[in-house]
Amino acid sequence: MGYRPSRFARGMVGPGLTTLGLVIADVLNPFFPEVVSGVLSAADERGWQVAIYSTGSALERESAVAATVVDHVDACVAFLLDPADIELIQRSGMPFVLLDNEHRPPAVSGGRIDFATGMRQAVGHLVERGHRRIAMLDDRGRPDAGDRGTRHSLFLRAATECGLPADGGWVFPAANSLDGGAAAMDDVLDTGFGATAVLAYNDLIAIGAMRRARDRGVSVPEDCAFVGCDGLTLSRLVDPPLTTLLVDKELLGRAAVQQVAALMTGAQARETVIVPRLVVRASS
Amino acid sequence: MGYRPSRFARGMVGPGLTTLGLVIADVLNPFFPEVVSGVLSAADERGWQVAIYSTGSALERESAVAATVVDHVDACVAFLLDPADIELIQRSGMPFVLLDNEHRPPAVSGGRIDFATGMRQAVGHLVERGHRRIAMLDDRGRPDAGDRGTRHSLFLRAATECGLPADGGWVFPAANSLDGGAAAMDDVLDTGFGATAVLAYNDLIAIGAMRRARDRGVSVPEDCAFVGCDGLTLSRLVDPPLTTLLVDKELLGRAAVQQVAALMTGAQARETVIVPRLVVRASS
DNA sequence: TTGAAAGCGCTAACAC
DNA sequence: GTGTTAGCGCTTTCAA
Repeated sequence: MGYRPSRFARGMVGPGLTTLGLVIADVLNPFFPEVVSGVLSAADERGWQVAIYSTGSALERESAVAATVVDHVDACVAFLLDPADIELIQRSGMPFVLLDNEHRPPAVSGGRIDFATGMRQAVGHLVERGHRRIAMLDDRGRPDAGDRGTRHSLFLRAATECGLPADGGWVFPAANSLDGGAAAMDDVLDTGFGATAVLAYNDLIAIGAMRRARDRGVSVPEDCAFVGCDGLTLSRLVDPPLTTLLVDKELLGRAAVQQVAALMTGAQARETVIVPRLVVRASS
Repeated sequence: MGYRPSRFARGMVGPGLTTLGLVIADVLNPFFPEVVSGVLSAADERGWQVAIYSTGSALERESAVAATVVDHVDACVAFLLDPADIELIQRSGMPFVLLDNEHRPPAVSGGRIDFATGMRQAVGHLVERGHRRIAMLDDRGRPDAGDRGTRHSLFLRAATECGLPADGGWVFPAANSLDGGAAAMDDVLDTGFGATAVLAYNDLIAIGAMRRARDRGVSVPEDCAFVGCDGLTLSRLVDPPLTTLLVDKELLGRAAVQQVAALMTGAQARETVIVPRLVVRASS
């Protein structure tokens, strides 16, 4: 007769379903679907439901999401920028794993990508190929630009370690998208920076930049080499195939769920580290 | 003191949060993130939570998901293949919108992509370019291969309408992935079918096939042209850029949520139709 | 076998 | 302002 038992009344008496909140920046950035895939399968193995929230990397949107998440899920895996949001969720007391954030408080579990190692590989590779002037296309959406541990600062450190006179002038801000990468490439070319190589915050920005460079008559990799930073499936398919730091994003998601499960059994906050691997392709 | 109010007890007394279940085949197929994006934003506008489920297009997995969904969400938007699963959800009485399924019972709301029109455009385009022998790479995972209304049968009809002697022999099954497209392209080449053009079930298969063709020395589009079928962002980025039927997948998702909302107010089952648009690029 | 009742954890209303 | 209680809709237990 169209009658449906109430989920709530039911959950009240039985053990009730665990809902894991997964907060990502943008499902259209191919980085996230891979993480989502890992989270979905690991959650499914435990019989958990996954609720997805997207912040668009917009700070006020992120706060709204954090506030919602706090009273609608039982545990949380999140990409979050604002320390206030991180604290809000942590203080809610639910199991919480923060991903890819360099400012993680020690009391919060985390999943980190070891870009320190990654950047050394990437910059080292470019220097080996003879590049002495490398532009870094940073994500301008991050409020912590240049802080210790960010790709921005790790790039500068790696470059310095290789003996390059790198400074803030080598870093160009880019919106986190193909178009953002393209616009930033315009900046690199128009300001006469004279880059023979471009290293981007992620593959999306790198691909956008590489295409724009080609459109403007720069030949890749002869005139300018390109290196990305997350190893999207996509990076293998573009022309030329992109050199990138391959990150096991699915594992990042799986490990986060695993950590949530550990927190539920009363384990201490821990950190999982994913080490990227440099994959050299035709773009460099 | 680490105390957390129970979601269930809370939902029991207050109005409680609406959770929309979104069932997709595979978050790693870039088709779905675009749909998810539309669903997320439309759901968010209504203050709904979205729980994601992935079937992997595996029939037994799909049944498990359908069974779960039925008692853990309040409404459902789904890509589903098995009629039994469709009926299960429909009979649960929750608002339900079925996407991209040619066998939708009339009592179920739906979101359909008008591939009849799309196929005519795509095949017409190839015929105009002088192609007389076109291989169709179908998704072999669909249990309804060749049924009325599928891309398979719409392809054959469109080809026939253009005066080509098309029959089942023109259709090659492919797994729904880049590798699947590559393997199917091997079939097309190895069986000596003699295609001068390949039209695929979707862009993923088309891109996989196109790359394999190139790797085997076929030049694109001179020796063989390629056309995809869903207009992924990716299709613009590959080399050569892929001719495809551009489908507004975000709109498909948004419209589905809108229909769910309508069903909640007691509206009749309806169908939304998305009309694809042929985008001609260098692959043909 | 069938039916009544207790109680899950919260909120809101009401009485003190 | 502070404290008490009814009741949300189920499931499970226990009684008839």
